Amino acid sequence: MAGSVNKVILIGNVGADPEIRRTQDGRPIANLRIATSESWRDRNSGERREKTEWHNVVVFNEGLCKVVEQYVKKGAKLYVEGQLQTRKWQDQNGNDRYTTEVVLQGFNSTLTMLDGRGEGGGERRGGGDFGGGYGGGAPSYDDYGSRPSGGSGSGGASRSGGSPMSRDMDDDIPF
Amino acid sequence: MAGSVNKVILIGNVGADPEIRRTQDGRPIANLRIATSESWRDRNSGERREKTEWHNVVVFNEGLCKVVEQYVKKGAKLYVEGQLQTRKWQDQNGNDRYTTEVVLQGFNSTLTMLDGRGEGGGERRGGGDFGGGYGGGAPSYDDYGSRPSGGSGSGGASRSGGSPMSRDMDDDIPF
Amino acid sequence: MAGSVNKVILIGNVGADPEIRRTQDGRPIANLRIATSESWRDRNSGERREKTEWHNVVVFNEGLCKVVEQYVKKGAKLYVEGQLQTRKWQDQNGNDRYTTEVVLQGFNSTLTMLDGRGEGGGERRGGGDFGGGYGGGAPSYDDYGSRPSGGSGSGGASRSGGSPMSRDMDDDIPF
Amino acid sequence: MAGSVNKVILIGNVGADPEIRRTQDGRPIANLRIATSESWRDRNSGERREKTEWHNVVVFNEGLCKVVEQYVKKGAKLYVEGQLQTRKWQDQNGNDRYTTEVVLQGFNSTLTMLDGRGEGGGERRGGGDFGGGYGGGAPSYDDYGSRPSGGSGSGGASRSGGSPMSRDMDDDIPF
DNA sequence: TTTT
DNA sequence: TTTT
Repeated sequence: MAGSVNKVILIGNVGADPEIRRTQDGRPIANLRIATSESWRDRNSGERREKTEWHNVVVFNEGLCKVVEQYVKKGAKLYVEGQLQTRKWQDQNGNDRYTTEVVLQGFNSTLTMLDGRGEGGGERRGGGDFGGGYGGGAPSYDDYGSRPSGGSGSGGASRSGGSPMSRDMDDDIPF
Repeated sequence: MAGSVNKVILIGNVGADPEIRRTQDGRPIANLRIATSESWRDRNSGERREKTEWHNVVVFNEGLCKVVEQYVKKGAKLYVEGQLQTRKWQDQNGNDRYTTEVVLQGFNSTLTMLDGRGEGGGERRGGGDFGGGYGGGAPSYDDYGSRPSGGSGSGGASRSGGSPMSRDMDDDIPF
Repeated sequence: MAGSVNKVILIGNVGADPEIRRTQDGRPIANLRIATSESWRDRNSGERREKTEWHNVVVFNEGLCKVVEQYVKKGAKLYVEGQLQTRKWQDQNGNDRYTTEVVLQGFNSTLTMLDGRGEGGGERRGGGDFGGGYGGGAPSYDDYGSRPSGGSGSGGASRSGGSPMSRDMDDDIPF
Repeated sequence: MAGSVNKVILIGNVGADPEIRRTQDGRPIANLRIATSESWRDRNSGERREKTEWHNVVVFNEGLCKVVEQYVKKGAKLYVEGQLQTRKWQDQNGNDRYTTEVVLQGFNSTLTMLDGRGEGGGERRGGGDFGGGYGGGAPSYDDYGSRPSGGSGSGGASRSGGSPMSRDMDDDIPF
């Protein structure tokens, strides 16, 4: 359909250490449970009330899976941006069942750590802002967001899935 | 900074046919003026009032520039997703001036046509959902969103900037 | 939980005329099915592929329900902004089942018509931008977005759930 | 314009203690400077590079201003959701100048504290999720998000700007 | 099952 | 001017 948008934005806490599985051909898939919650004061009783919502988040993006594997632990506060997806499955009685998940896959998915916990230090210390944009054969995570060497086509797939760059950092663009 | 998000989402109409310029090394840059507007009924007078806001949108993403060039005309209704960026410049008197723009560049930028106007038909009929995710040396627009041939690394830069794909289309992933 | 965000943004088409039900105390509830879809070119076959995702959208907000009732028809293109919510229910065998919906309720929900179809004409012709922000005892839809008469507290519930107003329309605010 | 959206979402750190001013009729206005930043590894040099973007955020919403006044300090990490707005002013030479700001006003604005710093303790300890939805004559912040006593119209301005409430907390709604 |  |  032309002109369609399917976007979920969550900020919440991870309920348990993530599970990482692998497909038969080796691609990682991370599953996260993220809690969001809101509270308000009840007008009648005057009591504070709170409701927590749990979200199933599935990370297909290979670069983001690495981040999840290395840095995301139970309790971590995350920003995630993905898509809603409902998949159909059969329970043991053969009845159709549906599960709706927040899927991080492809160019418009993001996962960002919002606290310092669960970060392993090392090269990519800082948790940071891990954007998606590449899949199976994409550049390794270390290449993520690096810039092309100059000319428009010179970098091969460079800047594929690259980090948004600032205009004034692009000193070869005259305005 | 770890844990940072800078996102702008606009749905509005294009005020004039876009200008497309090129950098010295040939990369396209599209400039759009997009109007958003809101209306409400004035409590006192009971009159309907309306206020229009104009936004400067700059498209660095090469694939999205092609879309702009071919399909976006004055009056088109667009969904754009980009980042806020303020750049500094000097006016003729040498005074510092600042201009804030919505920049579409990099993996997390999107431009989607929400009406049929301005679309040229042809191969990519339908306007469609044009996501970013690639830059200078990225795959051509025609490759956008295509899938890798199979193995995780076999496709080179394949799926770079690729379209989010559905879980159940990935038939080689067993759940 | 402090610091939590739960937001869904969809642009898609309504699959069928909405159902409007009423609670025992008269509050309306609208149910919508919205389709989003994305397409891409398969790298292997070169074929264009498309996947459609269907979303259950539930509108509790009274003002938005009126809009749905009057203007939203099968096929309409909508922008909706709401929250993810999963509710538990029992099937006929007494087994727990879960359904995830996009809920429009409360201040941060929005429903905007993106095409002209399904609009009934009349006073509020234009489809327009219908924001939430009020619930049970809120001002009627006709009051939506109207401005207070002046002093900060003078308007009672005025501006509750009001439309965002422009700074320069607030002529009594000196900068 | 029918069908318009103007939304900015930022997660970043506050650069300085906020300034709170008041209009002549007593309404508060808070000004914040928020930094967002992104980093990437330069493909050529291999160096890590970073760019920070500074945003002017203006809070008109009275409830959110109270939150800013009490809890937001230099260095705090915030989630803000507002609108882009450009206002025109004259410099000392009488030349037109334009400043673009992120405005939090009206029902669709949000400010949420994402860390514990700068919180003053007390009743509303926790920073929390402070939604907008009310303006000049809105209920006091303490009423924010409280629920109506029952019948649809019984609460006066109750639930104006109220918190989104969960379906299953609404026990008088039969599904 | 998180968090405040 | 923040943050990592």
